[in-house]
Amino acid sequence: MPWEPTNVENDRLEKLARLEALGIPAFPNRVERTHTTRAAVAAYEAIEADGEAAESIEVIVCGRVRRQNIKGKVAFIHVEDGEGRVQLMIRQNDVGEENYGLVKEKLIELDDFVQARGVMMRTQAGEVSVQVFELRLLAKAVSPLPVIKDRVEEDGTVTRFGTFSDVESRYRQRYADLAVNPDVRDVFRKRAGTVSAIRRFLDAEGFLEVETPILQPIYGGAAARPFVTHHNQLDQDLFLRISFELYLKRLLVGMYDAVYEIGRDFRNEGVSFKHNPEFTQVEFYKAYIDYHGVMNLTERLVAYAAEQVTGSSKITYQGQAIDLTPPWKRITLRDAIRELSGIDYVDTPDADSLGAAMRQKGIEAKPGTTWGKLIDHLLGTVVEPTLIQPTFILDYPRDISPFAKMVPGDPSHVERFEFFIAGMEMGNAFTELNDPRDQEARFVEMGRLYDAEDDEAAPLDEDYLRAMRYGMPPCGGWGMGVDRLTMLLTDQRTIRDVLLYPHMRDRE
RNA sequence: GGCUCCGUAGCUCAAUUGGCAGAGCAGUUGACUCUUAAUCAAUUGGUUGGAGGUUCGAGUCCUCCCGGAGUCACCA
Repeated sequence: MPWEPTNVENDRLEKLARLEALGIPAFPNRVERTHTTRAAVAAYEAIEADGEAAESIEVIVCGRVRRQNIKGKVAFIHVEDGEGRVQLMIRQNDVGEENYGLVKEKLIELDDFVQARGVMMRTQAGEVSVQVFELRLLAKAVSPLPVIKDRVEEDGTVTRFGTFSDVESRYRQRYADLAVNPDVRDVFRKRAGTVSAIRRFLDAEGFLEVETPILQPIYGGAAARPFVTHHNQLDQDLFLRISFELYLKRLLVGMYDAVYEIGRDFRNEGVSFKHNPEFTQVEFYKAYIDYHGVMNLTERLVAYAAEQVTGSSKITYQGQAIDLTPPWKRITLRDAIRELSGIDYVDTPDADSLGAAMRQKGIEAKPGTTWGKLIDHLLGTVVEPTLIQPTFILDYPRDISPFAKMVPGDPSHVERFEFFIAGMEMGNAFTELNDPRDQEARFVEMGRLYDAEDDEAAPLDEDYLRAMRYGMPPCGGWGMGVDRLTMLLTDQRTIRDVLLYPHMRDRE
């Protein structure tokens, strides 16, 4: 849709024209900066006691005008850069009548970027400021940002007046959200901290970071519908990956002992407070450990990330105290369901009897659902919401876990765990299946189950079986939702608030 | 996709039973050389998300559409 300037924008366009008529470039090429706002304030405070010496700190600071208080012959302007703010004191005597006029007539105004040269000082009201001798416009803001005023209280806390809170506008125009909401900027700094903490931890544990295809001819490794695209020259349909699993595990055949990848997965499913069509996943595979070893890595990794990002492995999420310090609680899926629902699914070894038992307890069980999926439903509705403190749920039904090794001596369970924090599933792991005959049988079995549910089956990946036939070391594998961990560490209630650009329907 | 709720000025919000669309901030004009949500005076700004309908009269009621939120379903 073409842009129609609002009244306020027309005012600003007019000012832009007036500036250019005065020969003042509104978007100059050259910029100079000697100090960030924070560095300028720090430099002054460090030697303030020295009296005259302090008066001699010359600075050139740059930033966006965020507050203006313009009086007859003196103006106070706060400029903000990526690190903080500093006040400019601009006196007509210091900058000349003409230049002061630019400020007084608001040709340079709220939201514009400016460069100011001056010396550091403290105003009579006590605020460290730049006494400005030269003020330049660096970039004109044609559209005004939402108006928000801050009052700094005696104790240093900031009270805000005005908000930019409409979630739709905030997500669609994240740049404006970030520009006026420093706490939102902070969330995404912590997100970066979370990712780099994960990377540091795995690097230190001897993992090799790799990158595998996002465009895949055959998708797999999870149960989800894919996005489909097409390569024109090859005239070939390709799928955006739904997981990294199968490509990463092939690398253990290739004799890397431990690999991981951090990247984007794409699932063509519904969106919710914890689902986005594209989301960030970390997966690792490590030879010569089983899922017990993976649990050990999991709890150490998550506690480490929490310490790095929040300063402690004890966090607060949505008002609930959560202790991520290892070791975490471990309980089998069977015991968890039995304790919470009174149903021992081993007593009802088929879909019909389990479904009947569930309905008897008033739990929904749709006819035609497989036994494994009914158990998964029990997990999701009865168990998951209660798992506030970090918990490993172990040993899943075989028929919903096609890549996990069987529990020795137990034909119906596999060595798989999921871990939950704050009532949310954070990740999934197995003692990885490495017997190519068993793997092939599982693929075929999955195909049948999907056929039975009239669902789209993931195509059988022959090359993956070929790789496994060369011999795959025993290994543990693991995946975790990075967005969800970020939610936890930044205390955000919805995944959209940890995604810079959450998925939105196109606007006409 | 189902159900419920929401959409009013650049931002945040009002508007009684269906009865003249309003406020604060910002903007504009003026005053002010140490302000701190600066203050004081005056003032501009609206296709009430869109299209229909009911009515003497619709921001308000009805239908459809667009967008968002919540929830269920689907799904890790």
